Order: sequence, then C-alpha cells, then structure tokens
Amino acid sequence: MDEQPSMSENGDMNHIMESSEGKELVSSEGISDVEPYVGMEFESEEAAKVFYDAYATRLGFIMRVDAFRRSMRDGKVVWRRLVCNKEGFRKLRPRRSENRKPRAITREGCKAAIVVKKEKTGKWVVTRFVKDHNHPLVAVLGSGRRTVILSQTPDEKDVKIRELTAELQRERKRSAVLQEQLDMILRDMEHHSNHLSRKVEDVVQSVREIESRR
DNA sequence: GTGAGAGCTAGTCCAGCCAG
DNA sequence: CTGGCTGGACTAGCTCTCAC
Repeated sequence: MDEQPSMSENGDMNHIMESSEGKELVSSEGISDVEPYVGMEFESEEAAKVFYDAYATRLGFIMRVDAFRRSMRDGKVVWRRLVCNKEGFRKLRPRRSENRKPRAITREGCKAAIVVKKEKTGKWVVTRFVKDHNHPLVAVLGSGRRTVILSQTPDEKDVKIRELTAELQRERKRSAVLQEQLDMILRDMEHHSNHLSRKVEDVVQSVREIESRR
C-alpha cells in the first residue's frame, strides 16, 4: 500500500504532466499503464474515475463508484471513493419474492480502493490507495455492471479464454500484415517523393541552362 | 473551543435486469 | 412489453482528528 511506482520502469510518461506545484498531474486520457499512488494528482474527479477505471480494466477487476462527500461551504463534491466491485459485503435485504432468482453475489470483502480529494488548488489528489485484492484478478470482458466472466462456469471460462487467445493471435497476425503493407506504402511514397524531387531538380537545372544561354 | 474534513455506515433512490 | 426486484449510486448522520 502507498507504494510509489517507478515511472521509468513502465516507460509510459506520455500522460503524466507537471502541475503548477511541480508534482505529476494525470490527464483524463489513456493512462492505464500507470499505477496509482498517494499524492497522485488529477485534473478532475472525472479524470480520477477514468484513470482508476482504466487501471481496473488493465488489472482485471471492475471499478465501482462508492461514497462521496460534499463541501459544507458550497455543496460541491470534494471527496470521492472508488472501489473494486468486490469491495465490502452486500448489505442483507429482505427478499421480496421467493420465485425470483437472486443476482450473483459480487461482494467478497475486498479492500481495494482509491480515495481522492479535491485540494484548494482545484486538483484532485489521491489520499489513500489500497492495492491488494482478496480475490484473483481476471480479464474483464464487456463493460458496465455485468461481465461475461462472472456468469460463466470454470469450463466455460477456459473455452472463452482459448477463443479469445486464438482471436488475439489472429488479430496480431492481421496487424503484422497490415503493418508490412503500410511500410511498403511508406517506402513507395518515399521512393516516389525522391523521384519527383529529382525530376524537379532536372527541370530547374534545364530552366537555368536555357536562361544562361539567353 | 470551534469549524471543517476524513472515514464509516445505514437508509433511500433509481436505472436496469429479468421473469412472466 | 411490463412491472417487480436488485445492485449500485447517492445522501445524511455520526464520531474522530486536526488546524487555527
């Protein structure tokens, strides 16, 4: 908990900016390669949500927006807790109908969460980060509350994982072929560009010769 | 001492799921 | 398609801590 990631290790500093105080400031764009840490700054509450959501997706859990707190002065949100969807335990509620199937239990008492608060400067700063989950992390498919994985048996999960792995390999091959074609096009363009340059130079040279003869 | 924020929790509301 | 049901989002109240 509270450990600071080594930014140079993951090599992705593209989305980390310098704030006015010289601290790292995270934009709302793709920053999923960075791990949160206490003191991390965001442009907005939304940026923090986007960041943690991307981080959650990358690690294989689902983000749930938990409690928030408003300022007593202006009523604006100044504090927000973002948690793992398995955070805590579901509160017991009386079942209103016996012939309805209860929904899948999602809460497992996980502690993973991030707490961000709005500073006087207007920046949102991480004040608490609980990294550890008490459950295995799995790749999340789809979006929103329901996932494909949650409703599947272990066998179905294996089949799905194999299918997705095969699809990933197919897409990688396709990507490699497209990359090769793109490289060829770029080489052709460069070749053509050089050819045009030579032609232009020839024309210029010819014009100069004609002018010098006059 | 007082005001404001942090942290936790119980209660309420509402969007969306799903059985009929 | 509809209405009941549910999980998640949100609100509010409480205690504790800390700065002024």
